[in-house]
Amino acid sequence: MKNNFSIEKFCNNLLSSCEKVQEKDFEKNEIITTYIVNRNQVCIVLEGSADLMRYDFNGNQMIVERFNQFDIFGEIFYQINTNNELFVIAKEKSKILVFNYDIFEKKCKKNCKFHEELLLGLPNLVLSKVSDLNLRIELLAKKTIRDKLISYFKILSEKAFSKTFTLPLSLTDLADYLSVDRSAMMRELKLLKEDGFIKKSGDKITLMIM
Amino acid sequence: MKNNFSIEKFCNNLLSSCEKVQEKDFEKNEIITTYIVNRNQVCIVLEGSADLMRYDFNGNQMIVERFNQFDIFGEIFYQINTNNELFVIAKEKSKILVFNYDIFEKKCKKNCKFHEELLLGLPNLVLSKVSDLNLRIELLAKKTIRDKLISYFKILSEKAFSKTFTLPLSLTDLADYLSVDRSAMMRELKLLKEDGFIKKSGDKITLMIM
DNA sequence: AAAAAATAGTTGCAAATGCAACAAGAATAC
DNA sequence: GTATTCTTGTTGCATTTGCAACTATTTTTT
Repeated sequence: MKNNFSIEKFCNNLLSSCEKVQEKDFEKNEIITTYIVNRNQVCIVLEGSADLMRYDFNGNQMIVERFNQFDIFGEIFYQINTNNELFVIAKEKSKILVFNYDIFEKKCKKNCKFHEELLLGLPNLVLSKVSDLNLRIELLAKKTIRDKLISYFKILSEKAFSKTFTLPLSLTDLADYLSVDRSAMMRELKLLKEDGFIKKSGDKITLMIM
Repeated sequence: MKNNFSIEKFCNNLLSSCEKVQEKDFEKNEIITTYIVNRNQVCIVLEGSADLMRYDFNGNQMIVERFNQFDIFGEIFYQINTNNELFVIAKEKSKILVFNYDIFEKKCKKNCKFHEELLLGLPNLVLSKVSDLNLRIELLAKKTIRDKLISYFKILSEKAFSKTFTLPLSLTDLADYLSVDRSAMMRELKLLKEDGFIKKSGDKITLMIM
């Protein structure tokens, strides 16, 4: 992280109470929220993880986005008025911080310190979200599966300060993240190994180029 | 827009002066900024437009992102440490608002009203940026060119409250935005017309489905 | 401990796409 | 007003990809 801001520390400080902020627990597969325009709801994952799911007119469901610890989400970030139903489902037992975006405009009655900290810390949470989105766009924009994989591996390698790194996703999830067919991605991974671009054992990958 | 916040009004109010904020003019093809980690620079397009360009190791250049009026940008939104050179170039004569992200933490000496307004309005600017990014991800994640086009057209149609709408981009730019080959996209557009999904004359398109 | 679910790995084949290389018209620059 | 650049439009062909349909292995549930 560029600015010396700790999301973890920030979220831990949030546990004090403010009348405008709720902390809610969800069981696996419980619906956390639905994305309906004009509710201005903002959520932060304190513990667990969740998927933003779409159900389209044909009844097909797909994962639009995945939220892990300290990720921020809510329909306020997703002003895309398609007629599809969108909702967020807990992937596991999860703890979610929920508040309304009007928290920015209105002070709470108590004018509490927690409220103030939230306002100060939130921009950083959002910034790192923007960074993540830009990264994904960068990858999705690559024309071939090979380019997507290599670009992604380069970034993981640079984050780890090492040619060797651990995949943070299962291969199934990685294919979803890059929006490619899983079997086609497996094929490309095999070719990358055969061509000597990478070495792979389990979820450990070593980049053999640049 | 969901929350009744006017980006235009906000940006017009910014023209008053704050010691921490600069308003700069650029000629066409001038470099507005380079993306170097740890500078925490934030920019807002007041007039004109700009492209975020990447030059990779092979010397190839590509447009990563395009910024139009009231778009916000800066390396703070782009924490992707590849070794490529990234910079923002004015597409035309442009006026750009430039300030440092530490504006959030430090008050300016004068404690000026403008500074305060900036802090209040900025989150909204960033939110609409996040929405735009999510929209683009949504489109890029579609597997076929046909799906990308139809999804995009549906959104334009809903924005316009009409089956008929005007393309806000040239077809060349649209192909870039969707990250597909232009000629392949033209082919698909023709097929969509032939299959009766759309009608098109000039930059006016009519959606014939749902 | 057995059953069920999730993940990883593989392959053939048809369909979709990128690429290259054009031509024509529109817009812009000089 | 001519030249130049940009945008639209088109086509053949090779490559890439998605899809379907499997098997094997690992993990989770009961």
